[in-house]
Amino acid sequence: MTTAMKPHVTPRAEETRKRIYEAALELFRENGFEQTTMRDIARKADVALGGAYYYFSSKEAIVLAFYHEMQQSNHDQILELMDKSKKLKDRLRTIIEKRLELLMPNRRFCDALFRHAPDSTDPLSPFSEETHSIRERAIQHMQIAVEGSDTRMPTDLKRHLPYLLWLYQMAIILFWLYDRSSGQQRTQKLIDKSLGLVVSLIRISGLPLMRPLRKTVLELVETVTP
Amino acid sequence: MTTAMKPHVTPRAEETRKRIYEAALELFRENGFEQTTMRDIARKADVALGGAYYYFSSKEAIVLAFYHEMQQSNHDQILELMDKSKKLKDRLRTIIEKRLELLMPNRRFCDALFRHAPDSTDPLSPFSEETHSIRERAIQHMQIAVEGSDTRMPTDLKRHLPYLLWLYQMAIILFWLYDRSSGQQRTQKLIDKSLGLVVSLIRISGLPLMRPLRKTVLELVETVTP
DNA sequence: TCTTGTGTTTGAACATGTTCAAGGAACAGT
DNA sequence: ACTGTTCCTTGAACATGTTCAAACACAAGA
Repeated sequence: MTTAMKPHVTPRAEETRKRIYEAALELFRENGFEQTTMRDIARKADVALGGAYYYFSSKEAIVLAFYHEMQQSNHDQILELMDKSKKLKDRLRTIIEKRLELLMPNRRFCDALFRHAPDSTDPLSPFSEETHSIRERAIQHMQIAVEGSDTRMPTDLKRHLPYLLWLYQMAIILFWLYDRSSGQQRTQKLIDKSLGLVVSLIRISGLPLMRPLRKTVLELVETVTP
Repeated sequence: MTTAMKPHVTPRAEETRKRIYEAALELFRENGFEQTTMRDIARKADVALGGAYYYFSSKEAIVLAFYHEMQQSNHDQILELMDKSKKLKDRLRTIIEKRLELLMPNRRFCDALFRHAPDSTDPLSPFSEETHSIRERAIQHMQIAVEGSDTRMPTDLKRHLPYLLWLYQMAIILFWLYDRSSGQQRTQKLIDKSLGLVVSLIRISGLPLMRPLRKTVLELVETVTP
């Protein structure tokens, strides 16, 4: 007897799952998250309504799967691109633009990711348990960007920087979601201008004059970080 | 014939509206927004299901009404309290703590306010059309806090400060919603520490040395502000 | 081939936000 | 008192996310 309870997923099932997943994403992209019904998805994927729920515990779970997949496909790409430049600004820009590039075709529905309650039980909250691994990896990217850069900075700041930069990235994504300007030019401007500012601040923070202020900020960060 | 179409609201109707409103808030407070059904509300208010929709176009509209009412009741109180001190820090603390105090009993459901799509059509988004007047008034409070304070600051910053402080306040509220610590002590710490920092930054920004940085930040703010 | 168990699929049923056509109540003008 | 208008109330009906018991498919063992 096998003590392990392997889920025994048949190839056929995997195919069905994929059919549902892709039908869903296509519909989400076309009509947005809200406008797409589970019945639409099931019909397009050629399964009964209940079928969709066999593979995805909820409508949101499909978005979560996309979120995971995106982070996965992003990872190797990021590692590669990090070799292009040692400048922190370039590295941050790469990470942020790569992320937006992946989100771009899905702009219609990835707002669903931000639409959720400040509730640890809500699977789609960017701070929830379910998105933990995604979040950790995104922070890890920032860590890599920082570690490998030639920008000098105080060690006490360095420790918190990956998390802070992740927050910075999240803020940009949030702005991008709200951005109604054509081609999201305003987001582009925001990135251009804020990147310089962020890097400047990191540089300046090393000045002896800035030490007290830096300490205060970091103390604040520590009370706020879980 | 009366050319004007006055809405002709009977007193009885106003009473029914209030009954629904209060039943809803009570249930929201007790069970949260999601857990409360419109049928629950209607039953508690002793009207038919459709009745609730005669007065409130949606479940969320009830929360919006609360939001409006809160801002209203807040206004005079704030104006009064602004006379207590001329120090910017005191004034900001007053506004923020008063706001949290009003939200506190409704913590279970005011997360609904933040749970909404970055979509100008979404009535509950803090940036939407429907919440415009609320937002404007909140920003106005910050303006009053700034104008009447004895803290000196550059005029170019002063112009944007109310909006920036409003964002600051929103960030604190968001943190508070996420804050699972008992009695939301972490939020209290955040306020204590960040207030000092904010005021310090405003002061420092006036130093000649800071001029370029300040200009950069304000330029950024202007591209980001609609 | 028949049986059995496991993995997959189905569609009816349910809960809940929302809409709406119909009915009732109050009141003004006749 | 009758009539019409306007405001208010009702509950059935609908759309859609979700659940679930039953049916089905298929492979392994008899």
